[in-house]
Amino acid sequence: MTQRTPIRLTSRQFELIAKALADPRRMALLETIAGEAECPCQRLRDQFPVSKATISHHIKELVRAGLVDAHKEGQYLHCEVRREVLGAYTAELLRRTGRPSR
Amino acid sequence: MTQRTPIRLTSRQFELIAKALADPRRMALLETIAGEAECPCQRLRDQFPVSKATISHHIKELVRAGLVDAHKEGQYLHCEVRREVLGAYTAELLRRTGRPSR
DNA sequence: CAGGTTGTTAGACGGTTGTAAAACTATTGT
DNA sequence: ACAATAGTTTTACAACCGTCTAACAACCTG
Repeated sequence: MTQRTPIRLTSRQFELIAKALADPRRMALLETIAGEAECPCQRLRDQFPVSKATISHHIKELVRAGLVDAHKEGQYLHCEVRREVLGAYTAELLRRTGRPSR
Repeated sequence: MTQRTPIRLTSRQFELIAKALADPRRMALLETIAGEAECPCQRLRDQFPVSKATISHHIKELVRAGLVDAHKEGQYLHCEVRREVLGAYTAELLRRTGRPSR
């Protein structure tokens, strides 16, 4: 019961996701967010040698791509991976590079 | 009988692939290569408004990432998508962002 | 309210990268 | 051999992007 309706990505979102995943640090952040069920943003700062401004920027990109859902709760920011979007991205990637006999 | 042994990606290759997929033009090239069974490089030049130098560069990146196999036959360069690598990438991507209860 | 913590925004800097022009190699055809 | 075609490499340039510092806004606690 993880994913329900298969998500349809626009080309724009497909591009944003690909770019968001391209930076190793941002990918690592995404992995950390995925590792904890609800990840307070500050925990990220402990694990990566980057400024809070940089983390904020990366999270913004991840949200813009639709890969992460972030909502502020009090002074904390909770981030959550949207696995359906990741799934839609990989599916679309494989579809686009599928056999010519499609 | 498409894929046989599941490929194991190094972190380095994982990064190269992500970067290779990040540029929309390069992604489009990959799709075109995937569309034709064996794609002579020149056909790419007809379909994209970029110089041959640029195409050559993109192909080099795709090969470096392991996404494409290119071999020269006479004066033509034949490119082929390595779907097992694409599959390994998507699998690894999903694995890395999988449930914390992994 | 004062001070501390969390995250955002703006601006700047440096490195990376997509692109093209030009010169070059290699192959094919006349 | 000459010319044409296919692709590579080098160099240069503009745009993008990851990063930081600094200033800011919002929230919590004494």
